[in-house]
Amino acid sequence: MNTHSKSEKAEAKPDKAVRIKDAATRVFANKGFYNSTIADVAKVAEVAEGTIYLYFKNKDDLLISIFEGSMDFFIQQVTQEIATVKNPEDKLKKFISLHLRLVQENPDLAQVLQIELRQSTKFMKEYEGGKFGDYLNVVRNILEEGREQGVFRKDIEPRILRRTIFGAVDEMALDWLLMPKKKYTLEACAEQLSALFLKGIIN
Amino acid sequence: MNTHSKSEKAEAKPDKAVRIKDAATRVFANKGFYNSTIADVAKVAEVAEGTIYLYFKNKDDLLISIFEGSMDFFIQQVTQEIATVKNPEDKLKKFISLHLRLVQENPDLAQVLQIELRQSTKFMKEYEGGKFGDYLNVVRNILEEGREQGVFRKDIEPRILRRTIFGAVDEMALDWLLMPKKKYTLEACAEQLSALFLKGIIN
Amino acid sequence: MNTHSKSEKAEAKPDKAVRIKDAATRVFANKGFYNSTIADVAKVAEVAEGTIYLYFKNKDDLLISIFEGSMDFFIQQVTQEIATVKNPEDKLKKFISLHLRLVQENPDLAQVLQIELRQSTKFMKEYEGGKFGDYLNVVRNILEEGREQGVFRKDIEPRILRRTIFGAVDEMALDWLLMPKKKYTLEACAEQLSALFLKGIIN
Amino acid sequence: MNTHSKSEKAEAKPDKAVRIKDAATRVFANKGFYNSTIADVAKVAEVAEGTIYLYFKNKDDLLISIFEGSMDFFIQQVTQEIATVKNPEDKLKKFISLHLRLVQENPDLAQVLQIELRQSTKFMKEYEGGKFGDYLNVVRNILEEGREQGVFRKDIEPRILRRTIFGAVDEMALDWLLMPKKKYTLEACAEQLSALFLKGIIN
DNA sequence: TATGAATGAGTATTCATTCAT
DNA sequence: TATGAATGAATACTCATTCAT
Repeated sequence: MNTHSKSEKAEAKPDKAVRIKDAATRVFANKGFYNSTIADVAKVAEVAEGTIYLYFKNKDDLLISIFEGSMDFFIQQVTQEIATVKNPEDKLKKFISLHLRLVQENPDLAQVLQIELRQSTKFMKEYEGGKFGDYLNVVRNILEEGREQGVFRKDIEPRILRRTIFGAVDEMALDWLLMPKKKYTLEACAEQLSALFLKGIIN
Repeated sequence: MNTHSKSEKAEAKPDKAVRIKDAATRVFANKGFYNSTIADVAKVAEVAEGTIYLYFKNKDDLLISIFEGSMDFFIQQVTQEIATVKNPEDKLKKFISLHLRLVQENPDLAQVLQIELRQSTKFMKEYEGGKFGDYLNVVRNILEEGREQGVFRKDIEPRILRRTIFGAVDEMALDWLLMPKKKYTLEACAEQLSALFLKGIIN
Repeated sequence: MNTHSKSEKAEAKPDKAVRIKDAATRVFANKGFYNSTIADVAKVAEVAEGTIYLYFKNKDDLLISIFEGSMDFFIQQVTQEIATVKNPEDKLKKFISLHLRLVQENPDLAQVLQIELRQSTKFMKEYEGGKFGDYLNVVRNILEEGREQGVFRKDIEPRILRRTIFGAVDEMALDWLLMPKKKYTLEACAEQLSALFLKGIIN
Repeated sequence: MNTHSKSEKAEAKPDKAVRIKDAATRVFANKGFYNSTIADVAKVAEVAEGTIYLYFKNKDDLLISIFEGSMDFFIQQVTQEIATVKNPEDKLKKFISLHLRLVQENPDLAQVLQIELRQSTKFMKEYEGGKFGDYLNVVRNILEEGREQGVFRKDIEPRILRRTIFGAVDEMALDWLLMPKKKYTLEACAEQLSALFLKGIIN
């Protein structure tokens, strides 16, 4: 998530907008969007409150920007990774393990996306057809591909199940994330899920 | 306000607390918890704002009460219904279709439970082990029963998948709920999900 | 201005809206509308800040309410007083002396009306045809009456001069009001103005 | 920004301070002093926000500078013009028509002077004895001259009426200025006013 | 001089909660 | 119990002003 992972100190400061978004992600994940104040975000980002308004129209816009930026990132990562394998089963496996890994590596972000974004039906309605829909369609495409190739059952409706599968994966990831004492690894989860869905889907 | 002063306490109009919870459910579902005011709830419940505080400690408590009350109801419904069938496959089918039906019949409530409640990490953490965990365990019990009876695969971890399956079902329900133009019936969803999971799980 | 001039202590508190308007008038006159805070007004009115919003939509509305209320009062006073005399010359005299007296007796109010209201062209445009226009028309009516009766010159345009005369009177009043050391009485002013205008107008 | 680096200081484009004042006049007239931002002014003046602070101490100082500069200009114009005629009646006529013309030719400036400047009691108090007083004294001098020469009535107090006459003229000008559809010309106003005051004043 | 990004103090407004009736 | 007027803490957002370049 941190684009400034290289240790070039002097040039460091990643771009103020990014710094603010990172800070906001952390703050929102910890306290929830509505319980976070702009002052909180500013403090963590080490900027003045007013500075935030130079980069984002308002508090909502900040949340939306986080969403859109990370969705772009997620979609790009997933699309790219999935392209490395051929058959739909492996693609689905890849998707599952990658999504879990992304959640694991960006826990705050994942939490914000999962929890905070849903709270506003408005957001959901607006973005269902947007970036979020794009991400869901990654799953849908895999399902359709599998169906066309005859490896997935014909009676599976990609349009219906795309979100179900995404939801199952994401829900599991979050469950794991919020679990205070990890009782199993995310890798184990990935296997369980893959096993479940593939067996459920394959002809 | 009460001109008929006789002490018919347990009268026709449902308990005021219930009226308030129903109103709150409707309001929270429409505008979101944080965008709803106590005044909004009071207006819909046709009580004075202060009255709400006679029945609930504060706004958060109102949300929690909705949650707990409905979870009790859901658990009771599901448990009872599931008891009518014997084998685990049918139980899972029942759970899936029943949960979807409950969502369909209580859309506002479902939305509040799914969306509004999650926005607070606190709630999630606190209630994972409470009523919500109880509901999740209905799924877990079905899974374990199936495993023990040898109808479900041994390599399926009930503890891991209980929330996944719940999540998949609930996510789908919400997806359907928020969909402006229903493109398919919830019954179709139930079948898809049952097909998917049973095939995925059964030996 | 104070409606609670009677000394009935217990019943005193005039009506909270009035108390707030009175306080606002004082505060706005002292510090100017834009340099006054709602907190200032609340403190002077001895109410909580939030209380102000129970009676007025917002800060602007408070200013407008002051304006409308006092215009009603002014118009009523002037109309009533003027009706007591017959010929237009006396009416004009009455108007002049009465307006000066009203300013003298309600200095804060006069200042707010004169200074604060003008600052917003919007207000002026909106109210030219409203309460303020009504007040101006008191002058216009006197002028027209005089013309019709042949006592005022025909070449005097009531529509043009109504505001001029009002302006002259009001400007003088304010000049006197803001003068730290009164060098002459308002009565002297009234006489000067009457002399000037009557001589200027009469046939 | 300046690519032609030769030191042509006093170049074509009017002094930057003037540009800023002109821009501010326009902006203040349109939106009001308190509703205008330095950013607004900077944009219209086509300078950076910071630049304004190289020429003016702060926002108030900008307003005051506009006031003082234009008062100097007004006084100079009026004084000069009035000197061209001899008798006090003509001088008063000249003053009236000239002031109206100045308003007509500098509507934004007139509005700022009349409306915006007054909103602050401070300004009024401070400037009564300053440039504004000087302008008022032009009227007073005419009145006194006329009295001394025996053409104006003795019972007219120049000190009292100077502002009244100024106020009447200015008020009328503003009335005309803010009138959306001009129903009469300013020349007509000038005649009405001259007629009124001269008849009112002359022996 | 000129810039405009950054600052952070300042404020209108909202709303959960209380309490006198 | 029930009311709803009153409270005042809390906060998003603005904007005059500064300052590193």
